[in-house]
Amino acid sequence: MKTNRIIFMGSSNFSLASLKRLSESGFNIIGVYSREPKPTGRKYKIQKTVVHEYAEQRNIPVFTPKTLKNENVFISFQKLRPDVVVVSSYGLIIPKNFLDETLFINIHASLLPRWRGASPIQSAILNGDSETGITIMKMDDGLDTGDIISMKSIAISQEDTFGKVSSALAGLGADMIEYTLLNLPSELLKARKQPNIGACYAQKISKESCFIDWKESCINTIRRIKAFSPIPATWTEINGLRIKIFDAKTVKNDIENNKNKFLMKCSDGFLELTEVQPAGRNKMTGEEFMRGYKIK
RNA sequence: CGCGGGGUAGAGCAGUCUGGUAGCUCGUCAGGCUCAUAACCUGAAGGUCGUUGGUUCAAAUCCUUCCCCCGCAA
Repeated sequence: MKTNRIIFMGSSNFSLASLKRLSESGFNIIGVYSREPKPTGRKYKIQKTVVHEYAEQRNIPVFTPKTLKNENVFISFQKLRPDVVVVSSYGLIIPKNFLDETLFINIHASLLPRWRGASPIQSAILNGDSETGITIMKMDDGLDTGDIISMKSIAISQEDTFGKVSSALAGLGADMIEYTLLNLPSELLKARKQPNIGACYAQKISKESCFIDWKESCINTIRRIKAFSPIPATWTEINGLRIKIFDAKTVKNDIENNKNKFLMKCSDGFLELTEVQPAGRNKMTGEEFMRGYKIK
């Protein structure tokens, strides 16, 4: 099946892992779709997505339409004559005429139907789920409602951050999509309708959900910190200083033994912030922060 | 030219406004105290103050060139 004409659609680091795998395993990737480069970061420099960069490096044609709801975009897509399209956190809605054209397979980072939508990994951690995983599915025109081809789970521990879980899932997703494409006909036969029972939706990450106001419980605060670490990272403000929080852990209510630690009080106890970054500075440990900033 | 902070010992910072011997909290090393220690005491090593040029008797500090890091916003 390696000679099939494959199109890959993706934009994030998560999707890059799968594209890399397929490309380096010798699959015939005839084109990559990725979000258009846009001005971003300091000085508004035009920034291509990581997927875009990689595809160029491998000399794979890259397409970056603003939207797929456009006749010319559709026609140029048809001309590529893809046998299968692999989609992984692409960022654009794929219209029905595209879906009707050929087989679309999606790599989704949750155990569907749980956490359909845009931020499945963060939602799983935020919610305290003990496991999450990857679902490979045939896409239909609903939001992550397609028929399930295969699914694998991994455990989430209390220490896991978004970064860790995300890269573990990216690797698993790469394994699974590679296997799926290698065994395409028989894998497709396994496709089963996705149940609606147990379905829930991951809401978009908002500014407010990254702000820590210390009114929540320890457990919820720590989940929030981990769910958004290292990107986009939670933050708080102390004496007017804005501080990003990357990691934290619970401590016993024993201030004596935590003299040099960066402690913050939640509604039901104390948390030790172990990895932080003041505005304008580099990332540092909680102890380093206390040494230099002498707050409290 | 979107707005802003920063680069000083291995780490985190003060000192810069108002030029005049390089500091603090840690870490490291050595010694001491201790049954013992991440605790305590004593001492030591470790800096071309990001880079270029200038002003000055004298520059981390004032002016100038360039490089690098980061927060916001999008």
